[in-house]
Order: sequence, then structure tokens, then C-alpha cells
Amino acid sequence: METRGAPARLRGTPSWLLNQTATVAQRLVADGFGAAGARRYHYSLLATLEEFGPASQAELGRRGGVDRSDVVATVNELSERGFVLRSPDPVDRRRNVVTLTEAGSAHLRRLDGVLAGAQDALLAALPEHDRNELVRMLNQVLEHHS
Amino acid sequence: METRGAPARLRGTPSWLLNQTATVAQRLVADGFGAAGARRYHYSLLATLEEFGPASQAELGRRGGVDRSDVVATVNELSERGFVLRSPDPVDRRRNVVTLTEAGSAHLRRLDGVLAGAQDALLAALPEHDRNELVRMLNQVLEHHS
DNA sequence: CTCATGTCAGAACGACTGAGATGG
DNA sequence: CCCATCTCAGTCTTTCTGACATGA
Repeated sequence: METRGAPARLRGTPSWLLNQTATVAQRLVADGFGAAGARRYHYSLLATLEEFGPASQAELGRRGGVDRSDVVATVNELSERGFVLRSPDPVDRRRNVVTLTEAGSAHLRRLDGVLAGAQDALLAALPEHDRNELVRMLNQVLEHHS
Repeated sequence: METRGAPARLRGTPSWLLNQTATVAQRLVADGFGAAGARRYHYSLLATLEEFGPASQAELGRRGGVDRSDVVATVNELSERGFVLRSPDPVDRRRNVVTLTEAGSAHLRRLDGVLAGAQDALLAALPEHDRNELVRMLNQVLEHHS
């Protein structure tokens, strides 16, 4: 997504404004995660593990909105660094059960802070009330398109 | 951008909501343009031409926020269909001057309608007042990050 | 036989980079 | 000599598809 100029009639449209702000948001979050040695998928899977508990890779991907193909690579990275444990499921030997470790929980808490900081930076220009309104409206738009 | 589930602590964040709504917006716009046989770059360049008048490809790219490399391909497509004219600049023979044709203007008007329709579909769930508020807030966030 | 799972290779897409040829 | 322009080829990144082997 290019972040440069655009014709006036495009610059005013909600779709363009949403894309631009989303780009800013993505950059802030990616930079924050990057500085913490993580990527978005890392956070998605760690958070999903903490929310739902241990799961197979396929289930993990479904819950966290990550393609099962990309779960493989992400779990590789996370387990190399000791944030998750990948162990064969004794009950169903096709499956790897992925479990959050202590270090993974700590890493997740760190990333939670990073994510919260990115939100603050993103919406720094808006007063509290407007932030809530923005979230409300976006939820409403999203619900309408589900 | 995947449009599926996500962990709860991510689903509530402004950055995630912005990315999701931006994805919806992109899909609506891309589908609309696609049905009209166009892509986003087509609109950007046609609108830029109408806004600023004829220009070299490099200038066109700068004004419209399109990479000079992609301007080449886009102008190829637009000129093949008679929407723009690409003619050598007699004053500076490195340049191609790109000009909007009558057919190009008509096409642009069609795409303006498509774009407006996509905005309506996107924000169908919001009353007029909220739409204006949303646009105002997004502009404010964007200005703060410029 | 069917379906699910984990894995890998690679496609598709969009934005961008590099270099060459031409000309100011 | 240095810089701008146009063009093409190709990289990089993220998301998604297809295929395969294994096992329920």
C-alpha cells in the first residue's frame, strides 16, 4: 500500500481514509512487534493459546485466523525460542499439540504492552470519547459485513 | 489480509478493526472496479489526469501516488483501450505526455459512480451523522501521522 | 474409502528496486 | 559529467493453493 499522494476525489473517500489509517496502524504494530523480535502471527498464536489453551496446529490456525500452512512456520519459530512446546498427541498421532510455556506467557505479556502502546500512538490525536466512538463505528461496519 | 477469526484481545483493538474494515473496503472497491474492467491504479491515474491535466508519466506517478514502474503498465492498459493518449513530448524528448481522452473522461465518470456505490455499501450500517464523524476522525488520525 | 492433519513448494498479488537506454 | 525519464526484469513480502504422506 503506497502512502503517498492521491487525487483529491480519492483522498476524501472513507475507503481511502480507512486504508491509509490501517497502513499507519500496521506499521506501528509491525514496528513494535519487530523491535520485540516478533511478528503478527506470533502474537496471534500466542494469544490464541492463552485464550483457548493447548491445541493442535490446525485448530490453532482456525481459532487464530492463521492459515495452517503458515502455522507450521510460526510454530517452528516460536518453539525454537522456547515460547511454545510442540509435542505429538498420544490420542491422535496425526496431531501436534502446541502448548504455551512460561517464557511464552511472559513474551505474550510483553507483546500486549507493545500492542497497547501502538494503539495509543495511533490514536494520540483523538480524545477518549472519540476513540470509543471510532471503535464503536468500526465494529458496527464490520458486523454489517459479516 | 485474512478475514477470519482472531483472539479476543486482538479483535477489540483499533488497529485490528481498522485493518478489517479497510480489507472490506478494499474488496468492495476492487470488486466494483473489476466489474467495470478497471483496477485501482486506473482510477488513480485517470482522476489525476482530470485534476491536473496532461503530464509526463513520471509527474503523473508522483501526483497520483503510483510508482513510476507501475505507471508504465497502467498507461499501457489505459491507452490500449483508448482512455488516455500517450504521445512524445516535443519539448523534452525523454517524456511521454499522457492525455485524458473523451472516452477516458466517460470511463472516469463511470468509475466515480462505482466508487461512490462502494462507499455507500461500506457504510450502509452507519447513519449520516456517524459517517461524517468517522471521516472526520480518520482525517484527524491521518493528519497527526503525516 | 473418506476425511483431517502436518508439511512443503510454489503461485498470486502488490509494492518496490536496479539497471539500461535515451535525452536534457 | 550529472541528472531525469521510460522501460523492463526481477525482488520481497504476505497470503493463499495444491499436493503429498500419514493416520483416524
